[in-house]
Amino acid sequence: MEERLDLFDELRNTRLEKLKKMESMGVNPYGCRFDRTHKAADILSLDLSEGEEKPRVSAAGRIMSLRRMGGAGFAHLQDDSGRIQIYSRKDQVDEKTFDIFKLLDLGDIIGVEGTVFTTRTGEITISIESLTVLAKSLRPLPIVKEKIQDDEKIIYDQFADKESRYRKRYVDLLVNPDVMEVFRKRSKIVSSMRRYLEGKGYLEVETPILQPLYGGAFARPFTTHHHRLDMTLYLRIADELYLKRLIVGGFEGVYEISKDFRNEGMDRDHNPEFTMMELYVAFEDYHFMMNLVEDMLASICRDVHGDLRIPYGNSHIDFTPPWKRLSYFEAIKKHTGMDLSGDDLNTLKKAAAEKGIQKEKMFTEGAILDAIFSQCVEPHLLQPTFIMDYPVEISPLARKHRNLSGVVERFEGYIMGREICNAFSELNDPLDQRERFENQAKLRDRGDEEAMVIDEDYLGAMEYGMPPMGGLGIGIDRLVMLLTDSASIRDVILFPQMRPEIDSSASEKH
RNA sequence: GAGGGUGUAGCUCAGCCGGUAGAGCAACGGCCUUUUAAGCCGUGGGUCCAGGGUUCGAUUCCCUGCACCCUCACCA
Repeated sequence: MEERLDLFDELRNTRLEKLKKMESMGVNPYGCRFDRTHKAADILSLDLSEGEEKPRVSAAGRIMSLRRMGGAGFAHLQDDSGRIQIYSRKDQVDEKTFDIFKLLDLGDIIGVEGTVFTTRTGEITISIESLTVLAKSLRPLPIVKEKIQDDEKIIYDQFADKESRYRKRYVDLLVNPDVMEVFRKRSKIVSSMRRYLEGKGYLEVETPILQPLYGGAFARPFTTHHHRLDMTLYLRIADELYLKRLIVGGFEGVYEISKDFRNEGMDRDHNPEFTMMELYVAFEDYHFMMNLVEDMLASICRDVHGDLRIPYGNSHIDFTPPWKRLSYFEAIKKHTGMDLSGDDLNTLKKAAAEKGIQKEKMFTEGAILDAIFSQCVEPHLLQPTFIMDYPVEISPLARKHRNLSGVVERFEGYIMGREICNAFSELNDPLDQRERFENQAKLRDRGDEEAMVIDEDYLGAMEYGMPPMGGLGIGIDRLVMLLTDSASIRDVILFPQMRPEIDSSASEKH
């Protein structure tokens, strides 16, 4: 944090001098509380019709523009509702107030009190009578300049460098209003989802993030160490196995919205920590979950956008239920012309080769099918679509299909070629589960680091009797990407994971 | 992990067939009492990502490293 100060010492020093001047005038440049009567947006919507007495207001915010001219000056104050212009005139305030006004910089946080009027150019403005400095800014903000012309917003010198924006999100939020909008929507999406689930009577719970054994998904975990217990702990990769234990315990509908951690690659769809919602409902199955997903996402979309058809990229997404439904093998057949259900390893290998698919880990039927599916089917699943009935090998926690062999009762929802949720009729047969875990153990022995580990406690819980249930997981970050038209997961995570900055000049100095 | 791209003033960028760099905005000084990407005049500001090499001389060419971006692979 200190390391780059010398690079802009000069800019900082001039601000420090202004700060000292303020102090010598008896002004504390770092105020305590400030009473506001209005936010910026409230003032802009005041009734300023003729004949009315000019309303008195107080407001506070950060100075985002500053135009001083001799004996008067204008500035814009930004708070979380928007911007309001303020005006100070030498002969309308006392000398000290005007002197303080002259010491202000872009980025300073101040509170003002005064009357509201409209300027000749028609902008609603506070004519200030008093001014309180709440925080002097010492570093220059990369403030964006914008001009409205023919209803088009022209932006000059936008703070656009993605790296700086992600590393200093607080600056990004201040100067790029669209960014704040994305995170407001994110918050709305999550609260809308909670409201929906709460409305159904499900219980929100919290299960361990630090786990002695991880499970519930295929992934490499993060590992940590507890000193007092002197044991290895893992950061969870999924909530699943703990939530299902709670259904064994007698809760009939539980969900959790929280972070999972996976020690894997990073790209525009993956951040090492990400937010999941998982829901388990006793006595239900995957058909129930499919209906719930359609209904819940429509409800969220309506809450956030007021519409079920929303723009995405050059296209749009239509969340109107019901979604298209198609089985896994039907989907492959539709997009490759090949019926691969029941094919053995060699046949599948040939089929993959025919489609030019070459992946690293194609040891099993499941892995090959998965490769074909990702490459040939997923990119076509643009509008909301459910893919149902997955091969059993790639779904070790899902119940075998009640009528079809070789597949499980599982579906994934796809939107814009991206998986948005994953759900099953959960496996509640402890003997079948043990067998599936053992198959995973074999894969692990063959070098698959992401295969599941056997969880004896979980198997034990199942042996007490686990009701049948429907289970669902929704990746919140990806849902937010869709609902905010964002191209990268980093655009919907406030502080995405970044490599630390290395500053060689700093390490020499300190 | 592979390939490509980018890294120059606080911000956005230009430039350099190799001779230690420029614009706009921001900053500082002056003029300006309803302005609005304010204006006009003037001034200052850069280990040109880091380290090494070639060279009389490197920000520019070469190598290595670092960070970020894009594509692919891996991964939900």
